Amino acid sequence: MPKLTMKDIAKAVGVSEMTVSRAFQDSAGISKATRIKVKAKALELGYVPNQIAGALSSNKVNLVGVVIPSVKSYVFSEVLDGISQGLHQSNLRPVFGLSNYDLETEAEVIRDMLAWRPAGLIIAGLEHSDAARRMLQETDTPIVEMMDVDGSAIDSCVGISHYQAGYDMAKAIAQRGYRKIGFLGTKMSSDFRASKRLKGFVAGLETHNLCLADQELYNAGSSVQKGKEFTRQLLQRSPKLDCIYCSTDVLAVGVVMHCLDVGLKIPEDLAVAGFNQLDMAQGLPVNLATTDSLRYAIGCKAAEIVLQSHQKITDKLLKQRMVLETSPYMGNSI
Amino acid sequence: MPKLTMKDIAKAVGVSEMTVSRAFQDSAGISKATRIKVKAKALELGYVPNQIAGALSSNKVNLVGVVIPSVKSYVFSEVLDGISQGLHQSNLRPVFGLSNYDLETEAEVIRDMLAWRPAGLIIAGLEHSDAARRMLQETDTPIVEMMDVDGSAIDSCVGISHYQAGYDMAKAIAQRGYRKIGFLGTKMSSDFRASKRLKGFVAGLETHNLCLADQELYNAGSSVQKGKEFTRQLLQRSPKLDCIYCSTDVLAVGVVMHCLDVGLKIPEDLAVAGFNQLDMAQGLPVNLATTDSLRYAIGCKAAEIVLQSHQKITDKLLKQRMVLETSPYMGNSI
DNA sequence: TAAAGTTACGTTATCGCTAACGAAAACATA
DNA sequence: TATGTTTTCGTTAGCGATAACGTAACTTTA
Repeated sequence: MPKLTMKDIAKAVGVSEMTVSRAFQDSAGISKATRIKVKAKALELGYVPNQIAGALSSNKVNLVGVVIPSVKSYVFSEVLDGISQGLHQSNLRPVFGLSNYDLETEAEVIRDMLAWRPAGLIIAGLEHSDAARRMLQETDTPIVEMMDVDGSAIDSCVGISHYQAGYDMAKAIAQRGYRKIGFLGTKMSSDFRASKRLKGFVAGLETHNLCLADQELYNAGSSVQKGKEFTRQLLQRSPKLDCIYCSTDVLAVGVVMHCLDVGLKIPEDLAVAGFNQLDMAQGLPVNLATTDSLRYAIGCKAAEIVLQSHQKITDKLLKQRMVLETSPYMGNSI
Repeated sequence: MPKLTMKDIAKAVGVSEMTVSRAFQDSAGISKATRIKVKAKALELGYVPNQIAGALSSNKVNLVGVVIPSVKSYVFSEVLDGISQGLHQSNLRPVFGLSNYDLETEAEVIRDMLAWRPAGLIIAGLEHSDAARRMLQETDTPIVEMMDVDGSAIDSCVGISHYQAGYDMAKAIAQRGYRKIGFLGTKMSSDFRASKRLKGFVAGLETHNLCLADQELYNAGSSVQKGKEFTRQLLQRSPKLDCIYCSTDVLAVGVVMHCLDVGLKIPEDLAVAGFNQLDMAQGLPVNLATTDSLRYAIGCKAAEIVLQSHQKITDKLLKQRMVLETSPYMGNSI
């Protein structure tokens, strides 16, 4: 297959390469007639402009790097969706990379992405390896750290305070009169946001002179099954718990399932709260208490910030800090 | 920030640009000593090679385009995970684009991706617009159509037969003695695989002289909530149904939730079957009958195929057709 | 209708890197 | 020591597009 280039189209139409270029860029300085002629011929021959050459020449890349820990989690897929939607109107395209909750991997992925000189880079979280941080500081592509705002951002950032989310939920739970409160979570060492929620939760309990009665921290993926399994263990060890706060709704659904199995009434026998406000938790026999993590909105906003800094190349210092507000939703599981 | 180029590094180390290039490519023809010297200096100055220029020059791009309908669905995120894992060892990076179950959008995304001359293109499904099909046929980048094998592939393809999956489930259900069987699904017009399953399901019923007693087809996203809602409608209309087959586990979980609400026993009062074998359906009070859609495996295989054709540029005709086997898992919800 | 302005297009020179080739240096062999 | 062989590195020439500038053609205005 002889790869077509602009020269081929130019020759076929009888114009210069520059004119073909102008036709495709929808830029000014070309008559409507020739633009149509060029595009028609290109379509006929099946020509697709080579972005690589274009990007090198114009120093403009229409890719936006997105680095997230995982895509299996029901959380990040919605963030991706938000980013994708936010970028949809523009001509920017997302490139995704997974860090697997590992900062070394994250640094590699960031390096790989920066090598493409993307129009922007969106990263989950504020915690990065030194190497990654250095790269991010030295580049001049706009960086957006998203999901979290508890810490200092390299450039722009958009998200919610996970510490505050934990804190608020603790207060809400304490106010309802629960006293023997447990926590169920996974990967607390590598999931910085979950760990901030727990920290905030403990702090919130303290304001009511309470402390965590027990906690079950395991180290594998979140799943309903695991949630169920570890709820059993937690309750076996601490049968008097009257409330369990989970690091994510997925686990909270597991708690609910355990209760269904053994005939515990929610919230009379055991109250449950989760985090994220996931779709999958809607439709349960109980209406799960949770906090909306605003995943979709955060994705949209992150995309918007990239778009903005992509348009105004002039004033480079539009470093934004956007804190989205969220608060506990109590449902009837508490 | 003065963007660094190879020339800068070359000058700083006192070698030619070509040597710097060799140092970064890990290619032969350079001494270990100079390679180290170059890399050290690059690290010190914070130089990141420009992939765009490299790609243009070498005509090699380390990007793999991935086009899927949606990322919110619990299905495709695992496919992405598989692709990401399958690519992880290589230096190839996935670029994702969403078609939103719309063939026009898909064509646009495909065009955009081909413009980057990727090392491969992985697309969900065998159905494409004429424009898309033409582009895919004329390009010489390896194409992998995944998820589905019921139809003819442009290049390689890997997936399961959804028609067969529906057919097999129908037979399994009929053999258990169910006679008033309903179907619950969404977006049947744009989700070609779901519609193939339904077609196969009906065909399977016919071999037992059965037909669909009723069906509820709505047109929005799949969610447990919706599943619950439309189960109610379906049962209100056809109270005598003894079994419901759903286009996805998500809806099937909704059926289960409805049964919990109104006190229907599964499978005595109503049997339920889904599709996909999603994690979120594990841990329910009943063990859901379903068919594993092998999402992760398909993603891995698709990545592998791309990798293979990326390595051997010589024999171009390694068009593969890979049909993965799956069969109904009956759990105890049937 | 000539001067001035506007529009449409072509020419030239990169963008940053790498394939291909060739020369010099290092090493081995006779 | 003279002659191959291998290793290491530099030179040259693009890859396919676009920015910047220049020029011819076409409009407008007085």
